[in-house]
Amino acid sequence: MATTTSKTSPLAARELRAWKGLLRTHSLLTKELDAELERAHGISLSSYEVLLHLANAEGGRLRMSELADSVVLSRSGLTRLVDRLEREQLIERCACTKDARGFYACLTDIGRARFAEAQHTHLGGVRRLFVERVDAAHLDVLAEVWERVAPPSAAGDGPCH
Amino acid sequence: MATTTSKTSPLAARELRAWKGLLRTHSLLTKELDAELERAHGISLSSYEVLLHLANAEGGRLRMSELADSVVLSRSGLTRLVDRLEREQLIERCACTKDARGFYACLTDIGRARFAEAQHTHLGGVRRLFVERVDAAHLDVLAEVWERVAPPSAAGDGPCH
DNA sequence: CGGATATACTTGCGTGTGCAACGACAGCTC
DNA sequence: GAGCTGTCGTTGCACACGCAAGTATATCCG
Repeated sequence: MATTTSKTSPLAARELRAWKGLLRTHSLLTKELDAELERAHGISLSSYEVLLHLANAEGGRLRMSELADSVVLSRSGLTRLVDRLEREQLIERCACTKDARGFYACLTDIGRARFAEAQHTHLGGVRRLFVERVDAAHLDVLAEVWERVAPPSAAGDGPCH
Repeated sequence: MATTTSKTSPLAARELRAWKGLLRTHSLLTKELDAELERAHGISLSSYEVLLHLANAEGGRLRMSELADSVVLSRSGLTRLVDRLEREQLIERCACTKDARGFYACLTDIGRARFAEAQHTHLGGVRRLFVERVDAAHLDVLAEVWERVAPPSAAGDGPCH
């Protein structure tokens, strides 16, 4: 019987393929997409994600903490990333009048323009490397799987540090 | 008309869910699995993967370059990781008689024992966090998707499985 | 008000990583 | 065998990251 495994035996072949493939695919795709963004626009995938969230946010600005929660990054990691983006004038820190402890990360005009260019590259890459190679029905299966394995905004699901 | 998108428009909702979910799931799972291994056995997920490949290899040893290709790691990254594992006496470098340039990374008895313990933890984690939450049929879909997106033979996946 | 506690970042430090340059050796050609 | 070229693995360097500690401000409560 290859369909089930006990609690201590090795994983069955199908389980192993599903798991290893996830690791391999993630590594390959993020590496390639990151390299494309770096080549074409001089920004990393992490930077892109920050710009993305800011571009979608009301007024093109977000509190540092909101941003850190949106991106897969620790608080200190975000501080440093925002430092770099500020140095490149893609975003700037703006004092928060409501709460003197906090800052807004604000998209600059330069940042918005750079993001628009980068988005074109990035979406093209995601489509070419991922979306186009997967049946529509399978995309829905993937969404369902992710929903069960790592639900998006469930309160207790992990990277809350 | 949410089923298709042009080459330049944003991704459709299903595409976005499938893609973002992949990123989120990978991040969550590797972080958690890494933390479990670290807590229970004092080794990282990268270390675990090196020990895994060595344990599955003929004679418990592998050339540095074979190892680097098996693991998602650069050549220099592997050099440093092997340094650390050697310091912990989990593996050791053995000269290669056939080719004086190269080394074998050899699993020690300590390393084999530690791996056996860690494997128990790791497989349990993969099952608990991933396999058990996904239907068997969906696991097969995943395997098929990975096959189309990132076929194993193209990148260096292990000779092991 | 005033002190205790909580929150929003930032910074110091250690770690892990890739790239490029390097020395050592193998394999081929003449 | 001498020289060229390619491969194996290591090292110098810079960078990105997380954790824990630090600073500044907010909030709560007596």
